[in-house]
Amino acid sequence: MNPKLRLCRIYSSLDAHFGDLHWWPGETPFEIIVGAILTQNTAWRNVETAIGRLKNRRIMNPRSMRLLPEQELASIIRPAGFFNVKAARLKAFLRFLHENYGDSLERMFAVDTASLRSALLAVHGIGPETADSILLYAGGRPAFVVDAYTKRILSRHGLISSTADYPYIQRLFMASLPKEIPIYKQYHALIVETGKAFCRKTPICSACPLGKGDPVRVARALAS
DNA sequence: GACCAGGCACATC
DNA sequence: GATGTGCATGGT
Repeated sequence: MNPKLRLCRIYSSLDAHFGDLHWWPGETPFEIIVGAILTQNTAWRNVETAIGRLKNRRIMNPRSMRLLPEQELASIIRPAGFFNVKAARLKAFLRFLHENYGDSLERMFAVDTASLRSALLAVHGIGPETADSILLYAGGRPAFVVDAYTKRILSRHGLISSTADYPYIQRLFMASLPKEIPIYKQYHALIVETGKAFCRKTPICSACPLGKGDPVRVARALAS
């Protein structure tokens, strides 16, 4: 089966299994951006705690967070881990937003997708996955998000080599799928939920909706 | 107590 | 250009 068709079949299997996941969890675009930075290499559970602390202190908005000293911000987001690094990264984004768009996400998202992606990548602490998460889930732009689970699942299913890089994997998805925002959002969400439930470093492939009925794939996954 | 989690920047070779 | 390392909390 060709890779494009397999990617579409994988989507169908996972969508049937999990249903509509309504991603990203977050009430506002700003909260989504903050979550995207806080969840870097971190379990979402810990990010939720940190987000709750930011909301309780009424600083889940660009201006309040920008005016808060970095050390205080770091202590508030402590439960999310890497708190000193992440406080600096949040501050770098807030500085970018303030200096270029006067703290307005609306103005920031008025920029065309390619230019905005480049600008975000130039912000210290925003790499490809974080930039694409911001574009897709906060801005509603067609940017497919590739994460560690995406690489792991595709690699175990023989669709990519284990050394495939971010741009290659992103192009593979974007060339295979209809260019529809809801599909991009749902597909990445499905991959993350699959990863969390079935495709950790020690996979639980027997129950995975992608593993069922394919002993070759299951064997390969278990061996990896 | 070891292992892992929805990355990224930086150093080193 | 590839590979290794620091960053840190909290759940399993």
